[in-house]
Amino acid sequence: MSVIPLYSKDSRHPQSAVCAACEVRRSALFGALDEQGLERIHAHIAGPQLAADERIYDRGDKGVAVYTVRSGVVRFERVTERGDRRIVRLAGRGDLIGQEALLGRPYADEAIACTPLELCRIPCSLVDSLGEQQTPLMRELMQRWQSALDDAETWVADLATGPARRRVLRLLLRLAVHADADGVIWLPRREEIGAMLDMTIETASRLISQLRRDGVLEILPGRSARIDRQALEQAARLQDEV
Amino acid sequence: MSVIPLYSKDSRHPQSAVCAACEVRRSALFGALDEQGLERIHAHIAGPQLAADERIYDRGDKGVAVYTVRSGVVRFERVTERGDRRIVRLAGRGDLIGQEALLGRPYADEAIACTPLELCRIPCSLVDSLGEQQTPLMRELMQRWQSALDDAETWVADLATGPARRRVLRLLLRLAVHADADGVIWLPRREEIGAMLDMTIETASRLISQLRRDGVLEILPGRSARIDRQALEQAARLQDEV
DNA sequence: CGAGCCGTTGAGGGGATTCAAGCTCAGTGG
DNA sequence: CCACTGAGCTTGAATCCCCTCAACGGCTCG
Repeated sequence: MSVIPLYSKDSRHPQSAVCAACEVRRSALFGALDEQGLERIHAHIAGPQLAADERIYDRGDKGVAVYTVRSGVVRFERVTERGDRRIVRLAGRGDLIGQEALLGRPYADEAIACTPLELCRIPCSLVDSLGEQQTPLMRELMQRWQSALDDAETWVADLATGPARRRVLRLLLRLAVHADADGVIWLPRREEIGAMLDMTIETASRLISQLRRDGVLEILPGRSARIDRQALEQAARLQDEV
Repeated sequence: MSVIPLYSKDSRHPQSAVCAACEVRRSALFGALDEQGLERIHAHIAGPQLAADERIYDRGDKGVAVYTVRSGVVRFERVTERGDRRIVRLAGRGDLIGQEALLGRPYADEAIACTPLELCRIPCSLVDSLGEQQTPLMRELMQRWQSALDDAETWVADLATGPARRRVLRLLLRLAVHADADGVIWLPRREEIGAMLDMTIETASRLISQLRRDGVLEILPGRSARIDRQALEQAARLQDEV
């Protein structure tokens, strides 16, 4: 890999010295910028340091900045429907966190320092102005990337957490989103349910049968089923209580 | 939301008729394009239909196209270290799949049709030419989005699969990546391990203690530990056999 | 009609949770 | 100085949930 001097070293602004000394600069977000671009940037980047367990942002906060992790470990947390915390991902040195802010979206997770932390805080406006030439197509693409990421994290919090019955109910809720007009959903094979929810086909079968007996589900030919949405939602709510 | 006629209806190319009739066009990737852009596109987009269980692409395949799901459900699979399949995410109508191809990366997962499927196949070259104005910064951003997505999916396959001991070992392997020069890692609180791996603090404690007794781990003050990387890797390998 | 796949159900065992007690250690105040 | 306290960790015992192993029924297909 060719190594190009990415950051101007004799700049006037004090932050530029920090950037020049930054050990993650080769993998940093702005590694691709030229000298002129960097000049404009230094003035606006802050390098906050956090202690372990300090929050960087909360889920739902209006996103106004993205961060690069210069050292330490960050965890992303969500609160499950049942009310308990679930850590869905970690980020470490060189990782970018809070990208959703660039799309004008609120932060998708709580971000919390696991260890003492050194960050680079980059205001969204900075990236916006640098990326003014971004086409609608590029923007649309990034939206989709973020949606996929959000889906994957929701998967961890919803479908990989709690007892088997709860996971099955949450899977059905999710499949119900793609239901057709008659409330008919695609019902996976038992083996596929197992691969989604990390359980055996026997357990999947038992739980589906149980839900069928409870009237939540009516199994139709051709790997499909009609669901009683009300009963399903109630069963899920009941599962999450206590 | 304002609804603009996005697709030209009197175009000469037959695909344009399909695009004009496409029910997901409002949420489609190219929804943002103007009429002229669409004219150039139609000729190159295919609308393949797949039966349930057909593969769209394999993990590791060279990515040459992205796809929009027009109808049906797609599952993303990975094979765990232990050798079994794990479904890490689903995609449905309107979702874009295989974005990593746009970055010149191989596909990150196996993508398989769950139901009969209608897709739009969009060659990468098409997006590249439309997005020629993409800056290095934008490209870098998309790289990071994909990395985060990949992390989240790996989390499902690695840390949310299998018995507790296996999950703890895989977590330690992952933390070992961020180890300092002395092989010292950040060791989470038992409660944090629980939130990452979906287990109780007692189970986490028992397993960490067991690994300490086995010499895999030496617990140091200040939420850190020195790991015997060889022993750790062997323990993980052993866990994945049989 | 037998073979094979998929789903269902039962019995038994094992792994994780629950409940409970005791431990270390840092911080506090008498 | 040392008892007191509370947070975090460890360990034990009992329970329960899920896995394993097994048998069986319905269905498609050669």
